Amino acid sequence: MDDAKRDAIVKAAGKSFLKQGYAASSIEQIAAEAGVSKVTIYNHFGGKRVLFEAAVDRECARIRNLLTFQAADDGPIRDRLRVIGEAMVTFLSRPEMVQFERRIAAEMEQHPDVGKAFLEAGPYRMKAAFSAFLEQAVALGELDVPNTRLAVEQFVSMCKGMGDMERRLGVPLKPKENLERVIGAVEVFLKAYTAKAR
Amino acid sequence: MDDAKRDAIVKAAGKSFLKQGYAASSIEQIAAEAGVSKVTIYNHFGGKRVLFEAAVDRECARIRNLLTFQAADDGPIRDRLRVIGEAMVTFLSRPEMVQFERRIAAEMEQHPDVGKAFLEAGPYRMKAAFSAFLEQAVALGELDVPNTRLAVEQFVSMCKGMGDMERRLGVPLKPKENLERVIGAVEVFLKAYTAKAR
DNA sequence: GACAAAGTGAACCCCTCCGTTCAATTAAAC
DNA sequence: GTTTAATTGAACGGAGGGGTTCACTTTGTC
Repeated sequence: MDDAKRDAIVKAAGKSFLKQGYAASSIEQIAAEAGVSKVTIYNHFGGKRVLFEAAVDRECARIRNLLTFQAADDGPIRDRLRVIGEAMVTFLSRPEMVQFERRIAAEMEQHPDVGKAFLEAGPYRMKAAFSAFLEQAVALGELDVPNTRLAVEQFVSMCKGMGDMERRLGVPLKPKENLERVIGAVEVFLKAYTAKAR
Repeated sequence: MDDAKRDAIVKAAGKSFLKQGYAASSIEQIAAEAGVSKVTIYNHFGGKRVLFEAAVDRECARIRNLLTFQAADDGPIRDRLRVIGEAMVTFLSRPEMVQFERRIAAEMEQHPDVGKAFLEAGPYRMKAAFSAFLEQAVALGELDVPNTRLAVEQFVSMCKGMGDMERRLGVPLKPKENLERVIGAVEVFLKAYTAKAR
């Protein structure tokens, strides 16, 4: 019972903070949505700040759980790259994800920790996972990548293109463009990094 | 006198809105910083919303003026790409720019117009300018780019890499990494799009 | 059933802030 | 010098919201 309520509170808080931002969110409204008294919130958490950080933590944990990186091990490298790219773009284009990134960036100045927390939970984990994938392909002799760190960023960035920014700025999602970007990214990436046959 | 005051108000408003966000900015504080009475603001602009939009317009106009795209016409394509890439990344890494993007994205939900206004003033103009550059290089036979729109996004995105996001999330700027990204982007781009000698 | 812990609703204090009103002041125009 | 307009400071109303207190109720435990 204790835990269920606490969870409901943090969940409602996350929803509100992400949708309306920190300043525009009110504790009373969060309490109402969580089906809980305002006092209960102040008993569990000390104040608005603490609640906000708890909500961010929760959302980061959700991201960590959702972001599983299961790259197919077989098939041509071209297909594998494409599958990964598509999964990535789809994941990042989800409205909740876009909104989360928006809010974290906006709230970062007042709460400097949240930016780093988000980076660690999302982008950096994704980067590490894709790095491992690349290094495996290099070990298998499929790719010739001199600078893995750089190549990872290049592939991911090309897949995102301007879509990322557009989404963040309110332009509606166009799945066709996303797909086109991934396909294009794979082609460019392979032209630059395919291992030369010897 | 009228115009000077109006300008001071919009300037102070822009500063405050960008730094603290819409909700957290107060008219009185803006008035104080502009060296103007609160009533004067309400006489010039009707209310907070109008002032906000005026401030956004002003900042967009500033971007339009600053964003001049003077690509060198001579020298190897590799050097020209690098110069453009560096200029772009430098421009985008400026703290004011990062902050502006942050805020616009955050405030977009409550004020849907500002997102589009920003896109038109900044990213889309840059995209168009770089498109023209690419098409010129194609016409000169230096590059072979099947899809200009896509290639533009690819180059720009590679130059930005994850730096963009890191900046937005509070990670301090590392000029070395930015430079490395640009150089890497140029190499990959050229490997993919250099015109084959016939 | 009795007791303790947690939760609830309502009221309260205090602060910030938007937007307005108004008399007093300044500056400009004639 | 008088009139007209803009500006100012100060005060006010009203709303919203953070955080606290307290008496009351629910829930769970022994």
